Amino acid sequence: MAVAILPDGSRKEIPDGSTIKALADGIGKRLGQAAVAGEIDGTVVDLTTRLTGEKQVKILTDRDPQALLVLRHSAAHVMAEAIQRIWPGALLAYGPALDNGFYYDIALDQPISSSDFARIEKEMASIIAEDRPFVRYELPFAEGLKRLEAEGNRYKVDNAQRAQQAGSACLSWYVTGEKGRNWEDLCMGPHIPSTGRIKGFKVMSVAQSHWHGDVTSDRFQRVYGTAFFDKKQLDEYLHLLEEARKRDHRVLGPQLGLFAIDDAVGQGLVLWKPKGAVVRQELQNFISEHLRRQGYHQVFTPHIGRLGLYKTSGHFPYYRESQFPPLVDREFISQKAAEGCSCAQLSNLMEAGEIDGYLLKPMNCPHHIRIYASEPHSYRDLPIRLAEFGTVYRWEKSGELGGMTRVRGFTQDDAHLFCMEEQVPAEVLGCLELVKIVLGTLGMNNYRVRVGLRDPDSAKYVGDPAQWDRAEAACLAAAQSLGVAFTKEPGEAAFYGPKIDFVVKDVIGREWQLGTVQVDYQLPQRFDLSYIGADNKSHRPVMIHRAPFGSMERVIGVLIEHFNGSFPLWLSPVQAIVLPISQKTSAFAQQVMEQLRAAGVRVEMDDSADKIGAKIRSASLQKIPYQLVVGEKEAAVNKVAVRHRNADQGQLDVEELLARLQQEIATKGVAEAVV
RNA sequence: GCUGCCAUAGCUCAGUGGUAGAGCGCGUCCUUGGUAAGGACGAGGUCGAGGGUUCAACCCCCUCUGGCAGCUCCA
Repeated sequence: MAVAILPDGSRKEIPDGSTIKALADGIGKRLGQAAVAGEIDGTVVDLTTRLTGEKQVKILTDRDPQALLVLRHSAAHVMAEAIQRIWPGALLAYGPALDNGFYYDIALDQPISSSDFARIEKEMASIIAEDRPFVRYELPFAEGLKRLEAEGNRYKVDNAQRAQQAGSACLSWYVTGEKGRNWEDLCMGPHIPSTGRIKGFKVMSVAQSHWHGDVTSDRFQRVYGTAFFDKKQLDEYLHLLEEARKRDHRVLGPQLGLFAIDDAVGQGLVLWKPKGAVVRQELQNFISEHLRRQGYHQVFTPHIGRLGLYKTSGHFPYYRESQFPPLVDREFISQKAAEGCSCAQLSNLMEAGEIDGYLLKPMNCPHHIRIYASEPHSYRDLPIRLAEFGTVYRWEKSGELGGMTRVRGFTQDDAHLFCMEEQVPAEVLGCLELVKIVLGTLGMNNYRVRVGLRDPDSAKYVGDPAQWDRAEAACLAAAQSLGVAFTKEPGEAAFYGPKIDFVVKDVIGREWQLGTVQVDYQLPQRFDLSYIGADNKSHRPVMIHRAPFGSMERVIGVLIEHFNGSFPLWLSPVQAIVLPISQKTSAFAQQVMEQLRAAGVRVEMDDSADKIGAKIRSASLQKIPYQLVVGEKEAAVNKVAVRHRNADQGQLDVEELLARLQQEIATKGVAEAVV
């Protein structure tokens, strides 16, 4: 007899060699029907897997997230079969399940386009309608490899060899139906019992990918799809995508007049329009206030610096690929021209950085370092915390650019802390607390923290191992005391020191890397920074780089989506709008507006010829939090009828309203309703 | 950067080898209306840029620029 220990701890004896399906049927008819796959000692397996000995067993139904992955992997097979029906020459490579669907990498000369999706879906539907079972069979490596080689699909041969290296016992195939008659694919499984379990599916997109993710290697067409146990879940998913699309900052930002990206200005360069500038300015004021409280000093530095500065810092030429090309000194060019230097030679000199010229700054640290170095320092001065909303420029590859979250010019809420090594733990902690306050104020409490540590086996990290140990310990201790979940990520440290990244999840579940805190021993050394210690000797300070938001562009892009454009009052570009019922009350409306404006509220007035319903509609579409309706009834008693985020608040005195607005602004209340 | 798709009015998009259309927005006028769209009229387009094929190109071909998706990359 075999023994299955079920998740509730109960033991179930069944004949040795029974399948999981039989076990499920034995527990209950409905469980047997609902069963999709099994889990033995934590490994997901087919329902046809046979049980021996004593094992922890779980029956997976369509409610289990792991079962959804199985379904999607099976859907990938169905899609691959459909594609091969249409294009018999298509070579399959690899087709895994994903969190939100699946894909299959396919080598096919003819491009698959979105106009082909309907055809693919039609073939898939017919395969699903046949409700064919997934049947596994196995072959020993030698025999299996021989067969794959004969079939001439080197990707599958490669997959098989990798399976062998990974220690698999044999090779397995899955037939969708009857062996020898139906479609099959080399696959480790597991799969759902039959194709009919796929009730909702859709081919989503197609894109290019590369074999083993190597750009220089063979190219595949990666066809993405998604699948669900239930058509309704598919519809919900598609609806969610639609919602996400609607709150996309690239759509909402221009719609709300926050920013524009203009081809004439350049790819990845953001134009902040007046309303977007308000949001940014408010955020910067908010950070500045905390900087003052934490003993920072704000500085300003130029957008460019001499090339030599970045050679010292190591940014040039090491990172020249991701920098704008240098601005070459005019006289240097003339002199080289006089010497008979060709364009190609000049270009080579530029690549090598062997020119006199300037660089658009890719980072603020060298400038801040030169501020530090501009005067001698005593240990009594430390830590010195220099902060700047510093604009940097990076030559992101054109394919990487997108909206405000990936741009070529952006402003970091940057700061560099110069301290003694023993001050590192306290300073790192202070930085983390700042990030926590900043994110918490915006209601972004759903984040995780990654502590990037060095990979002890890698040579890319510079500096003294003992120093690394202390810095890593400080980062870990600080992360721990923060009281939020964090993960250690060996190999993710910067080459100059460990770092702590904040990855924020927005309201629709997408993750964004925002804030970062990095410990750096390297730059102080490169720039030969020093301070005079209590022992009257020269010592090397440690630097900490930190940016709670990372970049103003990215954080505001994320915030637009997080709030769906309905910013909390303190950030709203227009906080209130006065809506006169008719022009009879426009004088009173004007007076209300002026009164609020004089008190510092960002208020406007809709004096158009529209009726009140249309005025409310357009104010609502602009997501203006307070709509102040004034008609003859209000004018008579010197009040306004208040709508707050489309909820009627009744009539209020202007003074009462003002007090309420000021209170809400001062407390930086997060919008309670995301409309 | 690579691959695929895309580019028509301020926005969202129709459309045809014989030099263009809708809705929204915008302007003017009428209406002065009470909580998410009152009505009429009107203006607005080198059909992304450059080249080619053609009697004729917004449409077909090539190049470029830009956008989207993905791959790869992100100090």
